[in-house]
Amino acid sequence: MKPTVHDIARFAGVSLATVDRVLNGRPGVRGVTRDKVEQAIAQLGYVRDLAAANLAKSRTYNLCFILPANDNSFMIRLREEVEEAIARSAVERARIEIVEVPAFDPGALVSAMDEVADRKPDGVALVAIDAPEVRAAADRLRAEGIAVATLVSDVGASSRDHFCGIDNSAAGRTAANLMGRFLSKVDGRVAILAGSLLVRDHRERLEGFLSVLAEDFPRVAILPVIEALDDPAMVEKTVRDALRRHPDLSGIYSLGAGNRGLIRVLKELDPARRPVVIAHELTRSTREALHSDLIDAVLNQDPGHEVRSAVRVLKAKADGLPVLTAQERIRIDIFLKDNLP
Amino acid sequence: MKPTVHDIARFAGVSLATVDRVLNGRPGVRGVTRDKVEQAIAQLGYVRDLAAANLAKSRTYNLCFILPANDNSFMIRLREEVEEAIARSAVERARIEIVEVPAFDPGALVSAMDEVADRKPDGVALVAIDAPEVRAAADRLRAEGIAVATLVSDVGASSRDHFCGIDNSAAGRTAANLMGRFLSKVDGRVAILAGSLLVRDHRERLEGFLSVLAEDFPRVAILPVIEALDDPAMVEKTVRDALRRHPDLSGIYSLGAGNRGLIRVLKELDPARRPVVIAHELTRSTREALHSDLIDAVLNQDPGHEVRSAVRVLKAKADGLPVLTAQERIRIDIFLKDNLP
DNA sequence: CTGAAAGCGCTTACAG
DNA sequence: CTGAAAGCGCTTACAG
Repeated sequence: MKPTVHDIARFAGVSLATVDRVLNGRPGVRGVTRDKVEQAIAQLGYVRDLAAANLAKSRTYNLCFILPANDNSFMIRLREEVEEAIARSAVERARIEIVEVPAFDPGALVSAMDEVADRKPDGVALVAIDAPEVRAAADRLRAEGIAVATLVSDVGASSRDHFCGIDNSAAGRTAANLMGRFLSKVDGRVAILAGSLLVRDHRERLEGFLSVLAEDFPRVAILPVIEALDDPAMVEKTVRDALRRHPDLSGIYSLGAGNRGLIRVLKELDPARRPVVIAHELTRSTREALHSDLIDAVLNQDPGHEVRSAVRVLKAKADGLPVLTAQERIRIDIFLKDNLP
Repeated sequence: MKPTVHDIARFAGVSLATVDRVLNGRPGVRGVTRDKVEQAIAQLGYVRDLAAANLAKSRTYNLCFILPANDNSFMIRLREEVEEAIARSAVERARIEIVEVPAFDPGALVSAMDEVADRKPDGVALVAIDAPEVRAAADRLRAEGIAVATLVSDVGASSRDHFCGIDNSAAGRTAANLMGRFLSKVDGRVAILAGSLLVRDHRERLEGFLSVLAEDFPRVAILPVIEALDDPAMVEKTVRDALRRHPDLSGIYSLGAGNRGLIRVLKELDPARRPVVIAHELTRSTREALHSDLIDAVLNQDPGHEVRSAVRVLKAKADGLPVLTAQERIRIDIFLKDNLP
């Protein structure tokens, strides 16, 4: 039989309250007494029943998700996933709140973070912007004992407890590997489309992509990076321009969002002259585009996994518990038209 | 405040015991009384606290994993993951047992299943062989109220509660898509290496691979399928033979296990004449081979995910609870050397 | 058919 | 600094 607090108390010759104090590192226990209890715990191989503890404490985890008010499909999905988590929250002893902030606006993000801090939640998840003032705000949250998880886009590792997202540098390298192999001519011209180089995920994808291309496919030429703020209309316009200036374009790597605009342009091209296209995030539109051979590969991160992982991680961090790294690793999905889920 | 059984009892004017009877569909409650309680439940929006219920019941889930005594790296990893689940089992209110059976042996599998049934576990996970007698044994388990999950390789959907594994047909199609695009000549010759066509996962991969190749890359020639029982030594020998007979081989799709043998042969080839190689399962050896350009792509299923998912699913099924399909879907990982985890 | 009481493993005031 | 008792939300004998 698994030992319980009762067993510990009996073995150590103390009361339940004292066992509890030692177990939870609360003050007001003499050194000798503490030692006796710790002996008992070690001897009996006690492991505490978190569910019972939470029941006794009526523990609920107050969590807050700060999300950009971006209207691309990916962010919409992400928000929906948080809403699903809210729907499940009764069962999970969590109270989850969503705060929206303007996209790509460090100042707004910082204000939101500071406001959230006042409510003293147990944990905060945010789609980060990698700017000094954001890191400082994250540091303030953590200084108050609030767990911080970055979602999708990271800041420096020292300013958060956990990053719920993919290895974006690996994603960029993978895109380059596929691009290099899928291109029919070894000396093609490739355009790169980003949202904003203010966010770390886009910057890391870009660097990864460029480095593998330079190393393994040195004859491929790369056009200057286009920043289109993940906005479908702006993406459409800039891609149209690029194709006008470079009718011989043989590849496009779209490393941000707003692919609806890109796809509109691709549809108009002569199928025989379509460039190889690699994009990110499986949405209704990229899925259709994969299916109809407008896009060749989609690299994806699963927003459902990211949100569920964020909830688990913030709860664990709030309790000072370790995180199962293998379980929480978010993978880079590669979708071709043949393995669409 | 979330309503509890006490609130229901008060509202319905009955005792806790009666509320519990209704909640758990136990007999011995008059229709009128039952109605009153059900009214209260609906009115107050009661949702039961599973953790508290399990605590009160001292519920533990008895689960059994039936695994083939195969010595390829994948099966070894799978077993290790089950052992990790056993290590965590105290926390998860589970008692997990491993039963080993000879590989690719339907009779042995059936005996093991019947033996396990005698112990009346709550759930059984097994790496299935898709044979009528195995399906019948699974049906017997389920008839006794034991939840059945297939792991890695499936049987017909009607004979199990859940399949914890990838869509193997999609995996085969994806392999063909990559193979077709990676081959430098459109009329290459491709060899296919399987473990055994007795198991459904191998059969489905094969079919998927052949269908896409036929449809999208019709000029690629395919050699007769080699069955090497996932045994490294046998794989080595058969690949060596194939290369002797077809020195112009331009691609190899290894859809089973035992890739250590394949890699030994690849190492000996003149790098300039190495075929495009696509294999399954990321192990120490396939990882190294990817890294050193002996293998071009590895399709993978994460045994850790599969085992954790099996545990969650079997517990849910044992309680008659629904399964979160999106969460439990096992994805096909595609690894190139650039996105190795 | 129904209910009062004790208990699952832990925590929390409160008293001393 | 320490302990006895009540309680978290549910279930389980047992009695009637």
